[in-house]
Amino acid sequence: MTVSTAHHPAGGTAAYDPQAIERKWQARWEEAGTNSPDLDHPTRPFYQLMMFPYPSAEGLHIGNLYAFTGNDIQGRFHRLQGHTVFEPIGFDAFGIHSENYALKVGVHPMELIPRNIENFRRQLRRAGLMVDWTHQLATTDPAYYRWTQWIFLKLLDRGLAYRKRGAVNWCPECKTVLANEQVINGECERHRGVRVEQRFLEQWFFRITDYAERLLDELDTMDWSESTKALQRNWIGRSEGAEIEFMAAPGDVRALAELVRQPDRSRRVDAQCIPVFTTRPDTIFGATYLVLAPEHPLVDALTAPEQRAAVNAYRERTAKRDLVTRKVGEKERTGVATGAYAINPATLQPIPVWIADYVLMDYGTGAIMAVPGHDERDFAFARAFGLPVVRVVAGQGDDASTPLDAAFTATDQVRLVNSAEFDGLTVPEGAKRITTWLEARGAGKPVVNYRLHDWCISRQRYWGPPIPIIYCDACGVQQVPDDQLPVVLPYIEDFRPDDTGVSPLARHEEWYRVPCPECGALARRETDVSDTFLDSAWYFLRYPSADVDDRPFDPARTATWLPVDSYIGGNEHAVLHLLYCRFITMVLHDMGFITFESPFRKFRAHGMIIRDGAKMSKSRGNVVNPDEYIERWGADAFRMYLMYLGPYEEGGDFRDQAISGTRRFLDRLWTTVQEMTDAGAPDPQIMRRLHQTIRKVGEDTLRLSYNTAIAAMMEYMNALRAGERTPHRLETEPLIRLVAPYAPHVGEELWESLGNASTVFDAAWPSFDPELAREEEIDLVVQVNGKTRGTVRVARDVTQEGALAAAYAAPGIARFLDGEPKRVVFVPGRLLNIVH
RNA sequence: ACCCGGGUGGCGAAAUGGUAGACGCGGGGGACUUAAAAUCCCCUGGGGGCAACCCCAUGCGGGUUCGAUUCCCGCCCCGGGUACCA
Repeated sequence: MTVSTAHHPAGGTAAYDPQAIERKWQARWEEAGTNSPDLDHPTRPFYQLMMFPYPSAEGLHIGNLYAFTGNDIQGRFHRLQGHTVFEPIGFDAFGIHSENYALKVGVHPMELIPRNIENFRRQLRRAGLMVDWTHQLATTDPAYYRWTQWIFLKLLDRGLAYRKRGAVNWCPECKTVLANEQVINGECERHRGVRVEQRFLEQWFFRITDYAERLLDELDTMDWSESTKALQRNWIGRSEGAEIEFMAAPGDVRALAELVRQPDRSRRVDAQCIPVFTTRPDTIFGATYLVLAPEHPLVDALTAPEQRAAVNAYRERTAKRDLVTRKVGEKERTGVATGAYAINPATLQPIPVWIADYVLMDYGTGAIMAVPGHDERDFAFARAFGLPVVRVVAGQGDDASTPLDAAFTATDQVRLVNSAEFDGLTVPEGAKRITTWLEARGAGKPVVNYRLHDWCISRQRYWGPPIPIIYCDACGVQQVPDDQLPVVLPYIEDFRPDDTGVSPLARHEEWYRVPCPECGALARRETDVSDTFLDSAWYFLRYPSADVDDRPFDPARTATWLPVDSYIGGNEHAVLHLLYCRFITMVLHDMGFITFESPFRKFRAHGMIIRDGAKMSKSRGNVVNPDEYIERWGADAFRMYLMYLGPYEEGGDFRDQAISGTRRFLDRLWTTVQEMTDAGAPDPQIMRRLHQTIRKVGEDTLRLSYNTAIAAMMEYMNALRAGERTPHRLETEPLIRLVAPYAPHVGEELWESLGNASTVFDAAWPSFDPELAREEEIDLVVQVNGKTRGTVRVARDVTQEGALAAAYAAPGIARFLDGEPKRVVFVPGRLLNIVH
């Protein structure tokens, strides 16, 4: 019996029409609330989080869709596995991206953003995501940023937010301060080619460096992509070494040398203590000069009168240079002697103190001990200025007197020389013993240094949540009281930033003039807004409580749904967003607001998608517009193709033609379900393949190997359609549920056509029966001297003897066999190798 | 320079110690058709042979192993990240 008309709800043998069924199911899901789980009564809750997009005017990018589809498959798959799945989405709508676009087209962001969000929603619906639209959020919503402001105040309470005047990165194009993370090679990440300048502004910072060690250590136990963890490790940049103190004074230092040798508190010498950080305390006997960053606070005090003019000129010159050329420009060595000398605490010899721009104020202590013999930069500097080079490390074949014509930086299979009692030690031993020795003399201590800087969250822009602070002349820095939150961002016409270094809000006295919450006197609001990355550092906490007004996250909801079970996103957020999420989560944990320290149980980074071998970009004109493809091929075929074009965690190359492959597969599935029969019995061989396929698709989907899962389904389809037979219902029906996470509309439609009333995603994932999947006979590979010569058909559990007999009986193999084998390698169920 | 990835047919890729190239795209041939599209079937890494078959082949050079795309050592190239970090 052919059951096509009975099975197809439209009646007859209608062809697969993606547009019609996709519309139908998208509407049905919304009417029925299919994708809105009961958050208060879940069974086996599973929180699938995708990185919320910023709603650009261009609409959904293919990269967004690639990310979301991979998330959605994971969410839908878990639902089929019996979990209650929460898959929310929102909009990261504050920030410079949106604001700059608003400036460009001359539309106010308060009008533009809602429009963009509407367009995104439309596109997201078309993509067939299992998104719970009843818990969406937008960071621009006062009901959301009220709590962003609340988090700022909590950090302030905790002593983790502070104000500091300091050198900051200023993008002349954005006209705002950038975090170090937003500076790429000294250029603005949004304005490549625009050099970031150094400016001095009063800014709010978060003390993320207090958490550097915990943030680093926790990585070892986290189930995250290794690539992401490596990026974070690099970014945190832990270095072990020592801080060593050098006593220094301008001019003659013989008295100082005496003092260092014989500490005597009764004698007064006008000296300064310069701490330096080094990862190579073992080389201290080779430290022949010191270098301070030109901005170092001790430079003034140390400069000798005769060097004052030269030092000032150099400092001015450096200050004028932007951080770009300073950091990544020509590595030309420049510097000026201060005229001061310091005492090397190991050799007790005076060494000159220089300033040079190759030493950076914002790393370590802003001062280094230069060891030209064993550091390339120091060597180049010593060469340029005729400073002495001393060898204190010798490799094999060298001794203490072997001359150095370049810095010798090897640390393996070397020993210390010219280092008094430490001669002959290895580098690690020497470092340890010299540090202890210095420590005993009060001149040093072991230190761990981090590259991570505190997080500057101030932005001199309009389009962000105002920082909830009021400055009062009498009372100082005041928090905006809780009952006055949110501090609503006012609608202002002139939101264009200017060059003054203050936010456009600072032009609106009617807004910033407020009474002091403490004394009631006229005071002034903070006019800077906070960094977008603060908005996104806690959004995952908000989703389950998006319908709760009086608190940022409901305790019961949070206990049920968090931490996030699965988070999938791009590695472009490895060091900003993902690190800040971890930091904020740790702080909220430490303050007792939540019970977990780590926000995401599992994070996986997906790869990048390129097109025809090149990066997609507007300037190349090779950007894929998802709408066109969905229109032409259907969302299901498009989703499947995106997942099929390469390993999900590596990304892939998008080529237009290849979509036809996944579309053809869905067409074949469609007709197969229409043609399948209940008559007779299923084919045992096909059923064996089916169970193998169920296992593979389940395993591959779980480990994000979507491309091979799809290939397995295609293989099964090929087996099912081979020959003249009509596929049996029992051979076909489970395939619908395997396909459903990938092609949800087709999955629903075919599932309904079988007479099912409820969504396929509430059906169970087909069970895999290992007994049914097991092959009784296998093709055992036979090699002779390691070369494959054929296969023999044998029982699955054949013995070595049985396999050998079969091999000798097979003429194609036996002709390579010559006499008694020297050795036989038998891998049961796999292969037989006969070695002569 | 350092830290991650990666290098396999015409193309996207599969196989993480056991028949290299599954699956898909493209290409070639055939069936159906008045024709085209769609669909279905066969072929498709290179070389040799009438053929059964044989040889070569996973960036390059070594090594381990009965057996290496897979593991080890040394290079080359491409992508991403960081970059005067002491």
